[in-house]
Amino acid sequence: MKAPGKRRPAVTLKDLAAELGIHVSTVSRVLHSDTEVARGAASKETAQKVRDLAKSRGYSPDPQATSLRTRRTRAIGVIVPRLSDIVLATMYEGVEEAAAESNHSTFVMNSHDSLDEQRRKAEIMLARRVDGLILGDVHAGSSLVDDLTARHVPFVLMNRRYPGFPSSTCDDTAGGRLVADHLWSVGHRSVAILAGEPYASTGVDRTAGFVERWHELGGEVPADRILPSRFDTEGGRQAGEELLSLRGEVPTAVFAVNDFAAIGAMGAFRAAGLVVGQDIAVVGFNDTSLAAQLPIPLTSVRSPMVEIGRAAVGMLRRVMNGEEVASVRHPPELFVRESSASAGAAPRGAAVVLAGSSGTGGLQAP
Amino acid sequence: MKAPGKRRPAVTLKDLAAELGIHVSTVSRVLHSDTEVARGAASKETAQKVRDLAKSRGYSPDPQATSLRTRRTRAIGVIVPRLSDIVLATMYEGVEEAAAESNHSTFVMNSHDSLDEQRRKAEIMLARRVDGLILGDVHAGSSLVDDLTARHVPFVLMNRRYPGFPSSTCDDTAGGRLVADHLWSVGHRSVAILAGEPYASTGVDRTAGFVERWHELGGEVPADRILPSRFDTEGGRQAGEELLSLRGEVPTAVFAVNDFAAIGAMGAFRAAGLVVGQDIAVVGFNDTSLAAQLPIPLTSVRSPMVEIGRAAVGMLRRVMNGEEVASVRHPPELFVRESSASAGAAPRGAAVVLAGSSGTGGLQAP
DNA sequence: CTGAAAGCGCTTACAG
DNA sequence: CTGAAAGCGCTTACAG
Repeated sequence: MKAPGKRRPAVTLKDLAAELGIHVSTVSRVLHSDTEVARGAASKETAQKVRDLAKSRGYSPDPQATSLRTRRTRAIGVIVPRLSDIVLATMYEGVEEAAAESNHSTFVMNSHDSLDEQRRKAEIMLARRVDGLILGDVHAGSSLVDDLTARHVPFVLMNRRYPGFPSSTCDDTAGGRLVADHLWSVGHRSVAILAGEPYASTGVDRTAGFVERWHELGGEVPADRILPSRFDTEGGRQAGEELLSLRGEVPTAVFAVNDFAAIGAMGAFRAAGLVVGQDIAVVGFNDTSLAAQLPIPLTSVRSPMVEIGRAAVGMLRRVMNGEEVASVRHPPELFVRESSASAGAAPRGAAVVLAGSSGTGGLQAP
Repeated sequence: MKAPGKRRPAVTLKDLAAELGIHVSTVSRVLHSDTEVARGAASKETAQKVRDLAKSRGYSPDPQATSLRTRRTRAIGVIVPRLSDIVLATMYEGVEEAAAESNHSTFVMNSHDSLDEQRRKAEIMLARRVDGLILGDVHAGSSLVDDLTARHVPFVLMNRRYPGFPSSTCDDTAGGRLVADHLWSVGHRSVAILAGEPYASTGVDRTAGFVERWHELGGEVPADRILPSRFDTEGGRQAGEELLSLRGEVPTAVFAVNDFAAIGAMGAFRAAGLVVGQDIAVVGFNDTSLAAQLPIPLTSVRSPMVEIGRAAVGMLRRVMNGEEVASVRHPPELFVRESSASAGAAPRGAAVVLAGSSGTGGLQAP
């Protein structure tokens, strides 16, 4: 536990130049010519000597100095609602990977889904002079995207979309439709939706996709059976309890727009004496690592979280490059498991149609 | 989706100086004198004018230029096994908060608990010239800590400890003891431990604390009932299955050293026809937000994750300051819930002693 | 109280 | 092929 001594200052271009008896600009030129021959930068021999020395001395350019000169930091700011949400954390893993591959660093901050914090964190990132921003927490109607645009800050959206701005998201509408197809085919006719926060396109689109498809199939979803809910387990439990307290029959199936809310709802149902997967079907969204491992494995729509993060970086790079980019909606996949494999009121073993699902790793209805 | 125009260059000290007709060094001096009176930096009047202008122009110093000059980046590197582990993500929230409060930025990277990646990520951080490192993924016996020390890189450990180096962790030994006290008092005598990865002090200490206390109470834990396990749900399920496949009686209680493994184990037990909380007790660790909301609420030891992260930053700042710092072990708290509220073989309603637990928010045995 | 200079480590157009 | 200079935006000891 002793205090550290002074850190040895890093090797500089000047050090290398001095040791070779050449000018610092020559060293710089060589180190920037990626071709082995160093066309135009220096003679083949000089170039080789420079490269060898840089390697043996463990030279790494000072990024602050480089940034000061080039006016680019090769840093990306990422803002998410909260990293302790496994969905965002996983997307961030994709961001980190892709950013590292293109030699960019990333700052991440939590906004806790507060408009104030979003703005504050964005300002902190900008004060750090990041080259661009990835926003994973955009709210419907937020003015932040317009402000950033007016200031010509390069940014892309991730996780949630916002019409008119480039985003990398799951095709949440398609995901909602998959769930509708599944529940309908298993025999459910009375359903409810724990719809998430109204400001998040994820919940809104998943709900809309479900309702749209449900109607196509001939079903209906009463307005009071679409309940807003927070995205965490506690929020799911509350919404689940609220649902049970409504007058009228308890629905036979519930679609929660994310896994955590689904887990919370399962807890509420169980507390009320209902057996999930038997008395009431529950479907989640995202297929987080937990879903398949729960005591009662949870049917869920898998969204390609890592890929969504990776794509966001690719898009941002193009935006930073001045290109126009289109939004991408990554296709989801349904994984049917015990929590919804049969319909309480419907005959067990009803045909299960996994619309659009590969079913890999999923569990068919028994 | 139109491409962004050029970003307006940020306001510089030079801009401010020019507008006021004074020298840039005066502006700099004023902006660095935190006292209102700007003692020695400039006249009261000049100081006021500078401050007003800086504010109205939205001046924020260029961190790259500042770093180049001061040779400090005010950036901290954080390396964790994976951010999609809610425990580490939550610790990181504490890190982010505390870092922001002291005007530091943080880079986070995932090492996936690979020695190679730990080293690679640390080098990336160092190449970025971070002022210090927080390692959340140290492995027992890893040489990285020694290498960093030899290079005089300021760092502290978080989450896992390593004797001889400053760390901010949960008092995992005490946590293990709490679990032993609880299970014993409820009447269990035959137990097993899903002990986690052998390279992680968390699992090792929790296991050791449990065993130690169990022995004090007069119990014994057969060596083959201490199973290594991965920290995710899948790992917990595997270890749970392995446990069930052992010859001899199935234990009446299982202590999994983290919640995710506990959840996986619960799945395995349930698949084998055992009712958790009735046929077999399960206890987890960390009391993640899921634990209380699970279909069968999970008894767990709460570790103060945010506080562990915050403390790590405080310690690192002192290390960077050349001070000696001692490790801190944050006290845990036990929350008893349905998964372990009674002992299968023991009489229901046996006295529950919550050693060291406030019990707040916890569920007593029914 | 304020200015002027030096310099952090780099890149890049310009000479020669 | 290589050197020399300028300059990115800041801080800081030094004059005056």
